[in-house]
Amino acid sequence: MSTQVDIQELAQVAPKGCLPKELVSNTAFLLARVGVAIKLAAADELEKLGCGLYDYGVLATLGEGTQETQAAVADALGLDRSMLVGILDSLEENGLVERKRDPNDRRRHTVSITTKGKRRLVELREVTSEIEQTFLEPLDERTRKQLHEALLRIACAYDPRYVVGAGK
Amino acid sequence: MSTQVDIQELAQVAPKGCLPKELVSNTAFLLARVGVAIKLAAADELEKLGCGLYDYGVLATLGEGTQETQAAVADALGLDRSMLVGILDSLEENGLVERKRDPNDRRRHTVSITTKGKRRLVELREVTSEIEQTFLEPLDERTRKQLHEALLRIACAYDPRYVVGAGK
DNA sequence: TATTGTTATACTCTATAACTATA
DNA sequence: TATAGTTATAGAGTATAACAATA
Repeated sequence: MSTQVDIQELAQVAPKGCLPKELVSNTAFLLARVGVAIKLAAADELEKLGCGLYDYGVLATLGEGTQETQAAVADALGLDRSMLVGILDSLEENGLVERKRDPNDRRRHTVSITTKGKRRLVELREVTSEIEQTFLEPLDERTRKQLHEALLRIACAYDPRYVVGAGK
Repeated sequence: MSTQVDIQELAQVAPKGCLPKELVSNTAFLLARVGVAIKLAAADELEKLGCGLYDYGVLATLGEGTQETQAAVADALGLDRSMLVGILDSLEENGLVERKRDPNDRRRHTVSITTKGKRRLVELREVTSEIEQTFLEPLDERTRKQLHEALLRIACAYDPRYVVGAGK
């Protein structure tokens, strides 16, 4: 039957373990797939160093900011405040972070990065840079910049927390 | 108290809920964030139609390919074969897909998309296109093409299943 | 013995809600 | 009453392993 033939011809064009063209041609699909792959890769690499996925983000936030309150850190990263507790617990256990009660409002904790935490931040920065390099390897410098700018625009459009970072 | 003042001044430079520049300047970080956001948005939209996240992918695979075996579909999409069972169960219950034993190898199931499934595929295609449009809205046509090409290169570099789709 | 599809299990991640201590 | 941090609970999602039928 002719149907059979058509189907087999198609099978040659689209080899067995191959994603449907329809999906691959959808930029949002690619974005989701690549994004999730990067997240998983990052989680793996960070775990090798005994770190959770968000440790780097938290340390980076504390490294740039002033003494922050837990709520401020959570909001900055888009994490629920309850999630931050466990992350800070482990960071504090490892001496990377300090929690102090705010004397002006004893409900609050002032969180700050320690010297040891800053050293760890440098390490994590290197690891995450390597992950970035690995994934961007197939792109030339110019294309990387275009990609970064496009992503930043997309991110800013649905989440204003990205906006300020655009400066540098 | 001066402490109070300092904090408020800083809050203007780096507004409260603002991501650290270090993270925003990392393309891999942006990629992961945007990618996950898209995945979540897609899951939401598809759920409104009573669909799981992978229903579209499975239907699209069946829509393009020949009669496929379950293993082939799973491999094409990068899903575990055990995960596909539940997905196909619900698709079959809704009459979107048919499973038949392969008479030549009775271990195998030949999966095919039904007429109703094809109609549903058209709907899901529209929904996912809308999601794509929403996220890409801040980009002009040229930038969108650059973005797509860059993502495709990245994806191909770590997963050969994307390669063939590059054609169109 | 190896493979296909299936089922069962367990584990990670995260979202939600309840709780405390302060305000 | 409301808020910051904490704790506890529950749910989604998925990875793993065991299983039955067939090769």
